[in-house]
Amino acid sequence: MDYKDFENCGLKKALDMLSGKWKPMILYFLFYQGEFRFNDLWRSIPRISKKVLMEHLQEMVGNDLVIRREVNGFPSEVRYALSRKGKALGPVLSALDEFGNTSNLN
Amino acid sequence: MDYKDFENCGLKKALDMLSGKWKPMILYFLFYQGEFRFNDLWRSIPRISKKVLMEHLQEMVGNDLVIRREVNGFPSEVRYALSRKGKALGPVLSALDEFGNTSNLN
DNA sequence: CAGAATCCATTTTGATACTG
DNA sequence: CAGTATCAAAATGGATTCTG
Repeated sequence: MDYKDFENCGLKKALDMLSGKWKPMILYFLFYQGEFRFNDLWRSIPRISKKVLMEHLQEMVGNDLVIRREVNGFPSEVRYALSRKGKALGPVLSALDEFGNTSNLN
Repeated sequence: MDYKDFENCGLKKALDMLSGKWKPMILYFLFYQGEFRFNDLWRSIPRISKKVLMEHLQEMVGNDLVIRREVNGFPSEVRYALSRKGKALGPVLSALDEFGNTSNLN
């Protein structure tokens, strides 16, 4: 693995898409819980600020990991769910979860 | 997934162990290239500062992901390699790499 | 060579109040 | 309800210098 690899490898691209304190948690949550409205999602994730949740969601929508679906009405309703691409990360996150759960036993 | 899960789940533990700009790259590198001396590793990873590489390695040694092996002599020689636990992350990182390489094609 | 110590710049996150 | 704006606080990373 040389210089070029570090800059252009898939791992870097993937990590860039996942950069953000809560992104993997959000993805994992959506993977298991399905579609969620913004505020419900916000309440489901302790400690996260609305601002950061919003930023993370927008970036993930931009990376095609998450789909934003707007339901017309008042009060406004917006739902977020994983895209096909986002769902592809499910197994990876699951593997990480498993790793974190069992690695202390080694 | 409720409050408790977010704070104590394996995913969070795993992410904590991987927190640090270059840690996944370092692990991936060691996974494929095997044992490395500190300075060789440093030269192999463009842009990283010695300080940060040192910090990351020490944290990963503390998390039993990496093994530090000291070879007596002068100039001093220290070699870093993945532990069994660290090697367990190889497939996960590989999956992320694959994801990053192909996700733009979807 | 491996590593520690400073100091500083930048990034990231969080709290809060506000809008249509 | 979803989303924005502002500002402060914290975490992280980088450059440089120094040592046994």
